Amino acid sequence: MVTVAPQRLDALLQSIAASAFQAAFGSALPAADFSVQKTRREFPGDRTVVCFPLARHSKAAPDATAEQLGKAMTAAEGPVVGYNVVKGFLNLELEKEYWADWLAHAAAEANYGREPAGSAPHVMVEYSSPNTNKPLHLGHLRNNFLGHSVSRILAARGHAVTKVQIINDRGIHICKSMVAWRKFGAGETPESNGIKGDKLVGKYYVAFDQAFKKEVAAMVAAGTEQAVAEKSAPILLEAQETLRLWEQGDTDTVELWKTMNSWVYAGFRDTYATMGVEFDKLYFESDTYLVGKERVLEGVERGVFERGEDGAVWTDLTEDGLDRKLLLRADGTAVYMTQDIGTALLRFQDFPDLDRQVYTVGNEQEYHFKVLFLVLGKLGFAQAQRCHHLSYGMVELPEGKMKSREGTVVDADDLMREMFDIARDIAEEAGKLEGLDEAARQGVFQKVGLSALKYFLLKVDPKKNMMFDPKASIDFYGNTGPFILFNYVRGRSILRKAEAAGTATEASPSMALPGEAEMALVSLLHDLPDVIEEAADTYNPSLVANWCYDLTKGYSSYYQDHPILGAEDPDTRNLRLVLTERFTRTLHAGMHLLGIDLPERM
RNA sequence: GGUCCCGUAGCUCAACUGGAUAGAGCAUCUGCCUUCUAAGCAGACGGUUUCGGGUUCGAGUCCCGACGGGAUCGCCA
Repeated sequence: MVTVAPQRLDALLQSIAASAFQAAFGSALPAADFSVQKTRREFPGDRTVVCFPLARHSKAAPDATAEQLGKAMTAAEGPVVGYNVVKGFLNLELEKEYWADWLAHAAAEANYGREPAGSAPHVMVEYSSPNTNKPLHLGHLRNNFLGHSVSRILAARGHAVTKVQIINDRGIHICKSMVAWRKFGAGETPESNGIKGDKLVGKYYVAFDQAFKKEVAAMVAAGTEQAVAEKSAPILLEAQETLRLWEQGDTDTVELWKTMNSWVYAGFRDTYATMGVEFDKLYFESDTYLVGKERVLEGVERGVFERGEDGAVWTDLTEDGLDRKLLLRADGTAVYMTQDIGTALLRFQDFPDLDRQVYTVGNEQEYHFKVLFLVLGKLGFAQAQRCHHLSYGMVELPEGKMKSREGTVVDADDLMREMFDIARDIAEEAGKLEGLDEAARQGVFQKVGLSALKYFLLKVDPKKNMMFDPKASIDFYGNTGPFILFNYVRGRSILRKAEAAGTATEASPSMALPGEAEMALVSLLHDLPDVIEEAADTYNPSLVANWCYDLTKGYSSYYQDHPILGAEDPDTRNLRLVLTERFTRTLHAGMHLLGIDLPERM
């Protein structure tokens, strides 16, 4: 058996190709010039070198170039044992022992696919970042799952990762809920009536809006102009007064603000727990906006920002192809940008080794983040140019955007519960969970239901808008999370049976060599490190999701017509068990990167 | 109007730095459970990759233009 080289296969083949090319044509090319890709199914071989670009240097036709290169590579030291040429494509055949050895050893490593922890710089990933006036909805689910998954993907690439969110706990929106609760709440609390805290506060935010509209309508009926009424309705003035009182630190106002925010946090905590996402540190806007004001004023003193005649502070980004942008109002109060500057600086202060920040925020804020990164650069932060806005598209309904006014907002808690219920219905119908107690069954329903939701939201390229049809709901069959779980469970079931029977699931020296059917799977398993690298470089979990599906599809197909435990001879059984072991473990690693937990049964 | 993103099968989505005959799922139709979990497998059907040019050995992918959809250009967040 050959020993698997420490370098990845494609790099190995590139270097073999480079020296073979020099031997054959006397021309030295960098190894990177040799394009190595997987050989398509319909041709014999494992890897293909595309020879068209080489023809210039070989001064021979692509076919002739491929022919000579193939001959030289086969003759060279290494795993290449044969080749064929099809229209300028050089298909290389690798010795089966190479793959058997890879399967037995490299793929067996506990950290297969991952870089050592701490081998890459410290990155902060922000996600979720809700307002405290409304419960979490479907859009937040996409945001949370994306951010959480990207943190895990970066960690797999060796980055130290700190997961954070910024909670928008300050401003006119929460004051509106406070005013409405005082007027209409009659002392209602989450404890007094059993409503989740975030739902309760959301209810008063809606109540405010209704009362506001009623007042405006009455004023218009009495002869006031619509625009005037919308700015002077008494309940709105009351909310604005509440905000002023809050900024002055008025005791009663601050107390109520604290109370109502604490209800919301408690509600959010429940939702995050159900979703299976977590954070290392929370930032609150009420703590960071003042920092932003200070730093903006410092920037004025250092001459990187300008103060207008009215006292407002601006930054001029016309040289960067953008506009002039307000950083502080004339009255000295903060705008959105001010607090984001404060938050960013506070984070660099909290974690001095931070290499960059990744912000998981919808694509409607692309302009905002362009400005933010430029401003951070102006303030002297070199990390600013490595910061990244993980921008994602909207989740749309068949009739368009979600609109709270039309009651089309898909609530996160409701949707997750619905997923669990469907998982329960299907499982009970199939009757496969007999013998498990209710708690264990519930655990399975949650894993299956969440897998459906997470996979659905993560398999789509983040930058694209995506469609969610509540009527069609989320599927549990086909290209779905439950399909992946199902095959994992089948594999695990076989491995448990083998272990119970005392049959080895690790490679024996006489393990059969992988044939064509096995190679399809081996090749997919081999892709994992490249997939993780690409996903990390592009902050794109959908690449991992699609790989998980392809791998699973491959196993499912293999499973169908290759008996594992009932294989025709012990060495073949050994190979199939090792393959099953690698499938389950590698898939587990991939699904972990998506934040999806796998059950043992379903 | 300026800038950015998207446009692939009836529907929802794939396609690594430009590579061979563009792939899955859903839907429709046909087979396959006394055999390791049928939430499965195999097959059929389905495409001028919105349109028109260009670059090159080769374009869904890159460039230019049109068309369609979305976002943004607030002292809102």
